Amino acid sequence: MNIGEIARRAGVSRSTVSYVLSGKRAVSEPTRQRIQAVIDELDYRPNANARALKEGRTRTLGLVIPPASQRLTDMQLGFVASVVEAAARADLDVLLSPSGGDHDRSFERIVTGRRVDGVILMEIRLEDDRVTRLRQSRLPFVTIGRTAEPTGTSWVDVDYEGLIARCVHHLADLGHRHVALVNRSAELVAAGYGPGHRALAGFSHAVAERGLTGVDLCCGDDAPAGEAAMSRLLTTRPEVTAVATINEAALPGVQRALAAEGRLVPRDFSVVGVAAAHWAEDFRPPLSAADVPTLEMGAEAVALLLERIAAPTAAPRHHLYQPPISLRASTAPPPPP
Amino acid sequence: MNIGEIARRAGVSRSTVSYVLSGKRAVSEPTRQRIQAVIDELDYRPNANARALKEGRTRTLGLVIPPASQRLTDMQLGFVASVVEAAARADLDVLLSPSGGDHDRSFERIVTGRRVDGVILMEIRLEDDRVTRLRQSRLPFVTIGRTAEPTGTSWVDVDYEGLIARCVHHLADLGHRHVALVNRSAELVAAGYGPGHRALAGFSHAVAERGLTGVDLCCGDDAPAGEAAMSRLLTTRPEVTAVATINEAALPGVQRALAAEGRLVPRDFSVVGVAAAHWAEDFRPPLSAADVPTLEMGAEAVALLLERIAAPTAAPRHHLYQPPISLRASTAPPPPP
DNA sequence: TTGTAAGCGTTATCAG
DNA sequence: CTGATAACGCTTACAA
Repeated sequence: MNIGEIARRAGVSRSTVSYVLSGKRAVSEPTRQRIQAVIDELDYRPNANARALKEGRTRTLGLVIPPASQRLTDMQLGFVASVVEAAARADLDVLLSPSGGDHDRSFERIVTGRRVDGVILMEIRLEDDRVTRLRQSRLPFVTIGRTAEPTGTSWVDVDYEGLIARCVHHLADLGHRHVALVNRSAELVAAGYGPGHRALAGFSHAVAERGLTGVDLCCGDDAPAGEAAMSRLLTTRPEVTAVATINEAALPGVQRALAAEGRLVPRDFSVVGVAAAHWAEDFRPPLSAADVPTLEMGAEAVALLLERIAAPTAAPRHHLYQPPISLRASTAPPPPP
Repeated sequence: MNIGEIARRAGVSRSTVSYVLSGKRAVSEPTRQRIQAVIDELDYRPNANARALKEGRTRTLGLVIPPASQRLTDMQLGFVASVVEAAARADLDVLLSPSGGDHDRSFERIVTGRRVDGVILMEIRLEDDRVTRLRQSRLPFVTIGRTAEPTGTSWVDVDYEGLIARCVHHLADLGHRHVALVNRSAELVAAGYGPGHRALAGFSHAVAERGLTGVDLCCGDDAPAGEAAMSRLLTTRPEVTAVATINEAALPGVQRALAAEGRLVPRDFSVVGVAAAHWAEDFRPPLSAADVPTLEMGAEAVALLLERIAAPTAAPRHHLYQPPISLRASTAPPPPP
């Protein structure tokens, strides 16, 4: 079923059919109706590839996600969902590419196959090969997260550095003197994962600024890792009275370790961090935390990408999110010594 | 950058370039090398759309996911990840379509836009418009989950009916006489969501077969809903000593409600069900449960789809998974009355 | 108001 | 062993 067939059945030329489809040229009402009737009858829709070939644009966005081998976190999933949703609202399709390493066939297909008008990249490292690759291609792209030197690219990111600093200040204000940072996994941090590094930087600065003692630890992205890390912390550093964290998936484990040691939150121990709302609300008591606005960020990433596609030479823009810390019930002054 | 440019620079015809790319025709070693050098230098890769147009196939699979508005469950996410991964292994790209209702533009684009060689559908209802729609198109498709009458389509699914029945039998064997089913949300069940209905059927049959009393309840897919449902159950039906569930996301809430009522698992109360391994392992004590093999199922869905694409007229196949119930530590005989 | 025809970047057939 | 050339299905000047 192609446009020629419709034209034949309606007794018109292909261009006329094309014009009733696009509305880019006036078509007399009778012919328009006749053609439309045929289209409806055969449920015809133009071949998207042929159209893309002719128009030079695909109406498709590429979304590069971390490989599935490591389970996606809730936050990553939130980004995927919101990007797809925002794209759908703009009548754009999304082509998914799971890719980690740099010799990635799927990623290369996306970049050089001209199947997409632009790309959104997630899980950005401070030094990121994929960003380098995309920069040297002419393909518009936007990153969720940012490299160490993001100038010249469009991005959205969460201000982990500022947020964690604010958490530490909040704890210091309450009187805590010994605080800890529960970071993401050691592998991630070693690989130069931005949020891990920036959270640590914010933590270190704030701790120094307030004259606290701070200990930072890496922790896998799941409850068992959180439990292990936390119980180790509680036994090796009993003086610590509060933690800040960016590792939401570890929270259930953190909770269990605290419970196992008989430390009541917030009476004996305070917890604060950045985490998706449902993790925070599932904590007992509800966790004071900055909620990462994944929905908004995904939509904004799409918007920025559409800008870049429309005006590739315009100055890139970015959006650094610093969501407020929702005070719930997990922080209090430290217990008397 | 196109094939003509490569041909020009290498001083050969476009067809020769095409043939060194595809290897479908012998090319003399010197010219091959010359052409390859130009290709490498310019990092040329053929335009996937043009190729798709010419070849009549897109090397792309469509994956229809539930709309992002409702957060995807871990299981759904597992399917998405495994499908994308399996497709990537076969050098196929995946086009995502978030679609719920039937007037869905994104879904229609996938079905009629000829941008994909086949489609994988998730979250199948017993009566599913999308399946109906795909059946009447000529597009090969595979469903993860199945309709009430799946004959004639290829699918993979989990045998919720059999699995929940086995759970009930297990509880009956231990001596439980009053058991409950914690199902998925009322909306989902009302919408004809297959697993909800099949789990209920399996539950009802097994309960009847063993002469037990059974109560079934719907429960939203999150911890707060689980907590609410469970504490209601414990107060209104104090005689119930065990639950079976297919609602993994409710488990943390179930746990909390049990703890709040002072019911110790498994001494006072048994819990069993079907849930992803990490949910089961996060339960305290670890939950006896059948683990849904999402990774395997996603890969199998892709394999079945490739079969259908290769041989559209061959008999459709399916694969009903009945993973074993991993006995962990959450079931025991009921407490003495 | 409509039709003709060129061309988007490929691949494959047919000659040479 | 290689080169023209005709499709694939569409859009869009340019003609009429």
